[in-house]
Amino acid sequence: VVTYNSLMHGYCLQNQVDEARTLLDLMVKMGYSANVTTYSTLMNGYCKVHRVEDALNLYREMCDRGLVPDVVTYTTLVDGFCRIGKVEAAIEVFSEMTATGQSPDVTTFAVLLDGLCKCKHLDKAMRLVQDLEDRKVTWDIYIYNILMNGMCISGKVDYAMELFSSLESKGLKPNTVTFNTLINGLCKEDRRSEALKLLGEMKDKGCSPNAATYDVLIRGFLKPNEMSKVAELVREMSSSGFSVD
RNA sequence: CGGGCCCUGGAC
Repeated sequence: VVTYNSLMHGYCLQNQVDEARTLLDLMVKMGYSANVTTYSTLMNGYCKVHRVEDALNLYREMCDRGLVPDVVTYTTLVDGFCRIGKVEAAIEVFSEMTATGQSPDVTTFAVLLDGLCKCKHLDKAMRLVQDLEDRKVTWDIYIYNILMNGMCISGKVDYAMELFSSLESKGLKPNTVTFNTLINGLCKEDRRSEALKLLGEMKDKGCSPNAATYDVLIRGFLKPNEMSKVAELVREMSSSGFSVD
């Protein structure tokens, strides 16, 4: 079963969820029984490509076969609904999971927060943060990144910068995504010089810029046609080993 | 053996 699950995971990573699904039928024919991981893997494969209906069908199928969905299964579904913008449905799944006595973990909160943030429901996201605190779930850098991104999306870049400043005091290190998120937020607001300052800061802190970092900055400087800066960034990007296309 | 964050493309 573990072998089949790993194979399915591999297919899903290559966006070949239908092939992965075929393996489910095959393993049953071979007399193996799928477990919760099997179903969660496939459901995630479907959710990633926005085929949440198919994921739901698998969810029903696994329940029919007497399998009990766990926190990963529920989190996968919450994520799926968020990805297609159905945050209300995601919240329902979240409630259903707590109703069945499963505790949402930091990842469950992260996906739901991300869904709320991306729909610009920053207020609701903040209420969920309160819930997260009440449950004594410890924050990780993903939670911070998601909230900072949500603030930027909702036009509150300064709040995001404030949250960023509070990271060290919480004992958390910003990562590349943290900086990218803020640089993106600043560039979207045409605050390019501050964005450049963050690029410097990330390097100083030993946090390597990646292709997304340069992508965001280059787009930012292309907008006002600051071509010398664009050229400089492009040079830096390719000398760092990233392809410039 | 399975779940979460940034940019661009895909896929839908």
